[in-house]
Amino acid sequence: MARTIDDNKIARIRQAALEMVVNSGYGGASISSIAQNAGVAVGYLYRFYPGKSELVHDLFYRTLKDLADKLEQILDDKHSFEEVLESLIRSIFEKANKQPEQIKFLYVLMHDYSFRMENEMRDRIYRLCRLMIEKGMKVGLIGPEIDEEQIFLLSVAYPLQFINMRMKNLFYQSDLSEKEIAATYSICLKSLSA
Amino acid sequence: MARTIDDNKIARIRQAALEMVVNSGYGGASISSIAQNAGVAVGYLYRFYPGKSELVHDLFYRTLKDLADKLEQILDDKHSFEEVLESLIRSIFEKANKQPEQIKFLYVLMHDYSFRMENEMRDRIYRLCRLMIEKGMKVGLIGPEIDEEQIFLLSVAYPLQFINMRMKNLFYQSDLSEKEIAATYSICLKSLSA
Amino acid sequence: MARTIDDNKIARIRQAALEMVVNSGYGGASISSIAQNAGVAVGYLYRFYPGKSELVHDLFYRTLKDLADKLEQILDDKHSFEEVLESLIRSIFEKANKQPEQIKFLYVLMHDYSFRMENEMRDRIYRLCRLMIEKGMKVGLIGPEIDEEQIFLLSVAYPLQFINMRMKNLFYQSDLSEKEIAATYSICLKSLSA
Amino acid sequence: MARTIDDNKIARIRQAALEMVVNSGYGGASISSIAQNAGVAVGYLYRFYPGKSELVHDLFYRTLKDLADKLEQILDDKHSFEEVLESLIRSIFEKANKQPEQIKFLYVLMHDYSFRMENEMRDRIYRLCRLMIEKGMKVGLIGPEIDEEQIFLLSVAYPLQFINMRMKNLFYQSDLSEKEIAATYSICLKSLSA
DNA sequence: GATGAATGAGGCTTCATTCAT
DNA sequence: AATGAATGAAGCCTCATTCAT
Repeated sequence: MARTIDDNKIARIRQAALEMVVNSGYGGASISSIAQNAGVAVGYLYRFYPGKSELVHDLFYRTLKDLADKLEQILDDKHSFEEVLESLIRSIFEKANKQPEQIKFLYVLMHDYSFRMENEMRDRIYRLCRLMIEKGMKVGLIGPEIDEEQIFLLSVAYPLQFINMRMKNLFYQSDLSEKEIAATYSICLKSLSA
Repeated sequence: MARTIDDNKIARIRQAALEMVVNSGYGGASISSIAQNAGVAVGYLYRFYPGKSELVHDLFYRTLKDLADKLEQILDDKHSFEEVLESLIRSIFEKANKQPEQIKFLYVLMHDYSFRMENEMRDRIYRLCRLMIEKGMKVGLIGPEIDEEQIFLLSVAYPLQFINMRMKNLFYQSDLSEKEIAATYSICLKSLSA
Repeated sequence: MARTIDDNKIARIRQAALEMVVNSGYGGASISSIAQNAGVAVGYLYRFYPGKSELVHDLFYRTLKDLADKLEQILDDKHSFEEVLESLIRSIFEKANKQPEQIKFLYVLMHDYSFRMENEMRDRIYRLCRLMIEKGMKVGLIGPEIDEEQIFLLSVAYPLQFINMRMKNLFYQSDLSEKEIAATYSICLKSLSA
Repeated sequence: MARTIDDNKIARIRQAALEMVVNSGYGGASISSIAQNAGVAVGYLYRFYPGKSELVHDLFYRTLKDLADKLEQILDDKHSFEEVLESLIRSIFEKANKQPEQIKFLYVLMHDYSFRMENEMRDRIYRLCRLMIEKGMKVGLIGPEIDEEQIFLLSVAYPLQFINMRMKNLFYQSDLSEKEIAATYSICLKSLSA
């Protein structure tokens, strides 16, 4: 009888929040600017989230979950360690080209001391890194000193760093094409090798 | 004499600002809390900086300059590429152990889309990376595909990532001792190698 | 049939509003919480009242009218002044035991400078007090200096005060039984006596 | 060196808050209206109180304390029960003539279910009522059935009721002069008498 | 008739900045 | 020179009210 809820609107709120946090930081992303960019009233946002903090934390969680889901799927689908690594890096680059805000957002919040990932998510990612290590060890592509931390840093954090450095146009380049995927993969593989 | 007192105060302001930004984020670092922690009056702070933004940007600049100075000095002092790389990584780890706030501060702001380094600084760092590459190429320790970007990412950003991951205690470890320096150096070297 | 359902709903709205105002104050009684407690939609409420203020004012009016009706009925039924006074006090106590919200509501709004009773109601209550005085004077139970104001204060406001002080448990007691009715009646009678 | 704090301003804030609460209720007394009436900036208010609630509770406490102090002083100064009762009632009337807002404020909040007096204050007032009873009992002016509650209701709450009824001009009168003091005293004394 | 999604004015509070002392 | 009292814009959030369905 009443208007039905507009799924579009909540999606727009999330997208606007993502963009504002990336461009202005958490503090600079005001609720009113998010609402304005999303084209909704300020109050509407509070039907879905009890506050700004919860909104951004939820976005952080969703973005991390997307990443973990992707990695899990890759580990399921791909058989060789090299395929897994290449697919992971490729999927991160592809997302960076298709949805750059999501990658920027992940990058920004992962490096913020106020946003820690929840234990459950951390453990999940830890386990997925463990699986990668096992895959790599079996075929001797990974040195015995590599642990979960380093897998994460090199196969996830390093590509993110690279991509964002390009997006920030730090050193005069901004391409994110096959050439960059190959270079990143090569560096990552070398760094992990025995 | 009056000069000395002032130098002290402004140094205290900078230290307090650094700590507040690291511990509470840019938004949470209020001018009044910075002044209080520094033991100066709010108004005093405004004699040196036109506003909060300029204060933090100046700190960011100074921290980057410290890093660049260090790298420059290492490039002057050390002759082999391996020595340079090892010294750089070691100096970052040492600073992390002695002045963790500075390392955290650098880490946090380097990854913030609202804080970009000035062109002059960027060019200086670019040139220093260029010098490292040349040193490495000459002795064949660096592959031909490695550019300034990757040098920066692997010899500076990667150690920072590693250190802060430990400081955040992401994967249940927090040590930053010789063992970690060696492992970081090893990974970095492998990733750059031809 | 439709009429019956509506009567039910509007009655539930009124009851919910009463309770919310008593328990959370006028400001804390939000329209949506009233609607929720009444089990109706927010919009439904606006079919009967143009706004929150009108709803609460109407409740205030109705509660006062109940009191006036009761007093009028007592004046009709009872012959002696003492009977009238006793019955009035007793009926207030009984309502406090059966429907404490109504008594609390009356108490709260009667003492609020933003809620004044309408002139018509004021005049009606004034006339009823006049009748009580006349009844009391005739048998010499009321002193010549007693006017309508004092009758109202002592036979209505004082019992309300007493009851609510007990309900607030101000001085460690909360009983509202025969003993309290008798004591209140006694005090009231003494205070009015010649 | 900096401006010295302006005691006048905080007094004006308190007075403005008192008036706003009386005239518009707690909810209607907005911080901005209080600040405006006091002639200070909104933020200035927060130098003295952490929030609106604390401001109003403090005013409530101060007003109750004034009353208790006055009663205590009267009990010290005056010897006979009659003198005490008369002085108390007179002092309430005098305050009503000189500072009507304070009396209205006390009246409004004493009857609000959200504002309860603190235990310490309650106990103090309880003890003072106890002292009055003892004074009255000794000379047989108070009936044996009178307890602290009734003393409070009749010697404090009743005069407040009377005064505020006049101030609201409920029954067409608004005088608060000697005649009214005498009538109130007479009624109060009769109601307590053995 | 009924619903509840959607709005936005307005409330509380914070804090960067100014300036009288 | 140095202080910190004072300001008020701007942020977060609530909720009375409207209106599409």
